[in-house]
Amino acid sequence: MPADALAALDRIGAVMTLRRDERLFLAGDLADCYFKVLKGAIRTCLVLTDGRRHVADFFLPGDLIGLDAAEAYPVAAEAVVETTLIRYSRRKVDALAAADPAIAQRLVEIMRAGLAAARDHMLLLGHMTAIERIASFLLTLSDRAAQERISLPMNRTDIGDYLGLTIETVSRALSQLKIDGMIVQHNRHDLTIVDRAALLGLTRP
Amino acid sequence: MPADALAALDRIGAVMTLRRDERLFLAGDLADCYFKVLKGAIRTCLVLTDGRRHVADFFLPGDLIGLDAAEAYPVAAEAVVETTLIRYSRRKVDALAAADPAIAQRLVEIMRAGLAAARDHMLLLGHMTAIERIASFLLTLSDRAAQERISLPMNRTDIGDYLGLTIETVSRALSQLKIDGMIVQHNRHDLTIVDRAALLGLTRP
DNA sequence: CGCCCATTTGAAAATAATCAATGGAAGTGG
DNA sequence: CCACTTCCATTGATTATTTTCAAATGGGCG
Repeated sequence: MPADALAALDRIGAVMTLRRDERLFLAGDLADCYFKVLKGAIRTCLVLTDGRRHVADFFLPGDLIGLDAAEAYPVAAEAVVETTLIRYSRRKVDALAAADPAIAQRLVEIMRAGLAAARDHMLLLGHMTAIERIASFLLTLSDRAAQERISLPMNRTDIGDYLGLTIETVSRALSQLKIDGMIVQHNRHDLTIVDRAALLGLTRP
Repeated sequence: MPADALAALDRIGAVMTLRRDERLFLAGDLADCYFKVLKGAIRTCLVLTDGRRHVADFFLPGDLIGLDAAEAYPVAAEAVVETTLIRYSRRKVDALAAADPAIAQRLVEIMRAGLAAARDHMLLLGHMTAIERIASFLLTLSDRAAQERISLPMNRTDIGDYLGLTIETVSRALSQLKIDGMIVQHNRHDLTIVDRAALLGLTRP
């Protein structure tokens, strides 16, 4: 990651805070802002006609929200825990990007990374078993945090709706990983990976 | 869709043809070209360590291939049937985009559309049953073709690997839709939607 | 201390995968 | 032109995984 070309944006951004479960925007809202997570976590989700909920993505510190929106946000965004963000006017960002190719280039790079992440997630959802999905999810979080100890700010329902599993299956898979000695659970929201190689062995690609 | 800003690109492109199952590029190849499908169909896919294959996407006439690539193509691309494409030098495209904001803007729009399609597909893979996936897939193809008669250039294996199902399940779901009078099958690769409303009723969002 | 809610665990049911066999169309060669 | 072969698709029976339904556990907070 380059010593970020987007740092210039911060001067036009406003810091804001959301409480747990507070909503950032709804699906269909006019998409006139981008957001960057500073602290906490955001989930984007969609409620289906049958009442079930799909979690499209989690956004952790450093992540940009809203780059996929055309006119309107396609999904709702909510705080998983108390979260602080920077809000950028999309109009101003677009103006800066038009004036500075380095910024435009960086935004395209971030979109490409988003496409890559989406591809990986489609592979997970289409071809992995429950335990493989959980293993892959934990490894991704660990890589992001760059440590073996992981914080899971979201609850089991969020994880299930993200991985295409029920909360019971999520719970059972985590229990199995504990039994197999691959992870140690400290409490509901904290665990550490003790056998990364075994966990990696569960993932397919 | 705008009367396409990308038309300017065609002057720097070269037309090429691929036979059925011929390879356009491999995962890991240096990504120095973009491609546009003119006729036929391309699939991008990934072979997993356990030998299973994930089909990431299908590209039909009008679609651009390679926008998600950073340095290297992340997936392989192969012709589903005999296919003609235009190949663009990525270096030249990038130069044109740098010189003409309309082109750059259009490329960003296409990437956004890709992110939207990826989101829809993740919803399908994460939260839909077999018959719902097939119904959704057929409706998407029908919308693209802008008619009720659909051509399925790909075989059942391709469809299964794309929708996260086995070929048997794909076949059974199609049979069920036939029995329920929602589709009529002309042959292996051609069918028409006769009850679009019912098919739509099967999809969740 | 006791309640509440998220999580975990258990048993039954449902969905899709796997294993196995049949059917049928396209292409080949006599 | 027709029989043969091959490949792909369909259908059937069984198995496996995950969901659903149900109950119990346990930690945090008033």
